[in-house]
Amino acid sequence: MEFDRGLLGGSTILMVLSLLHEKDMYGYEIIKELDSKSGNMFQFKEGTLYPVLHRMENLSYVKGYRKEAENGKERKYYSITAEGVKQLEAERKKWKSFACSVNMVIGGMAYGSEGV
Amino acid sequence: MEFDRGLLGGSTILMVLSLLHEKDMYGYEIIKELDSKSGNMFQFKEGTLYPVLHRMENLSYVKGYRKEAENGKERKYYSITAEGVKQLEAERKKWKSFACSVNMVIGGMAYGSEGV
DNA sequence: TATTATACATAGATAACCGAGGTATAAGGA
DNA sequence: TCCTTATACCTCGGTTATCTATGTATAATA
Repeated sequence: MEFDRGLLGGSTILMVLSLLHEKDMYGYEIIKELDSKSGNMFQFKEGTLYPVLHRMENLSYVKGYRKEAENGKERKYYSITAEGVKQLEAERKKWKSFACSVNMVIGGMAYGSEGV
Repeated sequence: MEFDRGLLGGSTILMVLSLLHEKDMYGYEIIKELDSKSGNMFQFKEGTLYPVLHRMENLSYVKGYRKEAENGKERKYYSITAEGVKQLEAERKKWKSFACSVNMVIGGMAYGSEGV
């Protein structure tokens, strides 16, 4: 991770939900996807992501299921739930509102205000 | 605080440095200023801000000094140091880069890319 | 053969923020 | 007068998030 631990906080679930909203994915795949989609900015450690996925499953945002891959190896896929979709929308709003507020304080442009 | 603890992480020092770059301020004043500048989004608790100021002083980003107010009460003002100004620039870049990366992952616009 | 990539998982350390509490003064209303 | 609110500083303990390190196992590659 290139950023301080701090900055990540709170945006992790938003990003994972975003990815799972597009298609079902397994843990390792999510890590790679976050890496590439962020322009190599977010290199999540496994020790970070797996506990997050378990937490999200406990919260009923996602549901995990085992599926065999072509190579015969079993992977644990996650799919977003209706609850998770609702949460995704809430987190997206929260993120926009947060980013907008930070920018107001530090004197950046009022990005995000259109969605708040 | 309206946001999850998580989201704040890492942006606190950036925002405080931003305010102190404009003028010297004391703790309580910073809390009020963050509140008003953010459109009442950031209501920092004293239990959050004071330790942050102490940490920043330890890191030599700011320097505290006591000054008497008109009413005779003594306040602890903080002024940003040269080190702090450098840090401010670094944190500003980091924030833009971070916000941009999150938006790329969640499919928002590429805000911040111009400054990265 | 050794290393790297894939793929899952947990335990302990570290750090950040918050809630709650403490101290003290001053102003304003009941 | 008393009580509440605002100002103004501070610390302790709890919760939570992330990282490091470690463990397991297989397959591909050097």
